[in-house]
Amino acid sequence: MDCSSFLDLNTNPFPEMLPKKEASVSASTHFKRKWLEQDESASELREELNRVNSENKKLNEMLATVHENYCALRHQLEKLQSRQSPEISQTEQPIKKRKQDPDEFLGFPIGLSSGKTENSSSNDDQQQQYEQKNQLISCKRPVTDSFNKAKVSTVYVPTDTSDTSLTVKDGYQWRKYGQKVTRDNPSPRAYFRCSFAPSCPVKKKVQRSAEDPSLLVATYEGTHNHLGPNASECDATSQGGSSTVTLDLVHGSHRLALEKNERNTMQDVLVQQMASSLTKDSKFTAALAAAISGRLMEQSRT
DNA sequence: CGGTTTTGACCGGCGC
DNA sequence: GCGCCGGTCAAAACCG
Repeated sequence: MDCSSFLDLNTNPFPEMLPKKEASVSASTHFKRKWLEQDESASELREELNRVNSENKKLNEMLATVHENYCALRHQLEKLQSRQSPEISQTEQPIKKRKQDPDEFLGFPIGLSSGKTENSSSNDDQQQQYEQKNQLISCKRPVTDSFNKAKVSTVYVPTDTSDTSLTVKDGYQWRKYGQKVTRDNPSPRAYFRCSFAPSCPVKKKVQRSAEDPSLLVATYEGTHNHLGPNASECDATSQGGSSTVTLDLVHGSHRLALEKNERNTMQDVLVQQMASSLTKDSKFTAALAAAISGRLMEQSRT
């Protein structure tokens, strides 16, 4: 799990609403009364802030626990896979090496990936560790500039094996322009272009993994040159709760990276406000914890 | 009726 | 040069 996706929930979105302790007390009674009223509301706000902070603490603890469990499961998975890897590496050797996607697998890890906020720099190490741990699922290769014209990323999405639609719901709108059965994989590969094409150059290839048919491998090429997907739209088209979480988080990270430069202070304030209001809702914190743990359990099974 | 999907044909790169 | 293969095109079918 990537702890860097934590929001700084302690940040007060309304700094101007905090009581100013150093404010001078006027001699006039009118002002004193006003000050008392302000002090009252300030203490209420302080209580509220404490409550939110403690909820934030609890939430972070829950996430830490989930993270620990996840790491343990990941470790077990790696052990199991390392036992099988000699066979796999032999059978995986392509008969004929062709020039193919030099920077394929330049993916971001599945699940709670690099959806960084400004306050997450201290978690870079964890991010790196996480990415190393995920090399078996989503690998990174050193990128050479010559191949980096179009950014390529690979996303692995768990799906029902009975689902033959080859659709990966990531919130963006895609137009299918081809389908091909490839040599190294019995299941067909579908080719998609962003619906905003030709103005948006992004392409996507989706194919069921040959090794694990329960996984869909989506390869994205290029970056969207328009605003990201509509979140509500994404929810509306999603099939299941778990997959919604997966895709929102996976692609959301990509999206965040894309839009990072466009963000301004106003948006930051809005984000903090939303975070603040969300953490007030205990149902939300419980649902978030359930979604994350469910997602991790699902990942550990694959 | 406009947008999307399907699917066979075509193209270009690569290895022999 | 030829064949293989992945990627793309484009006409027809489909759908809301």
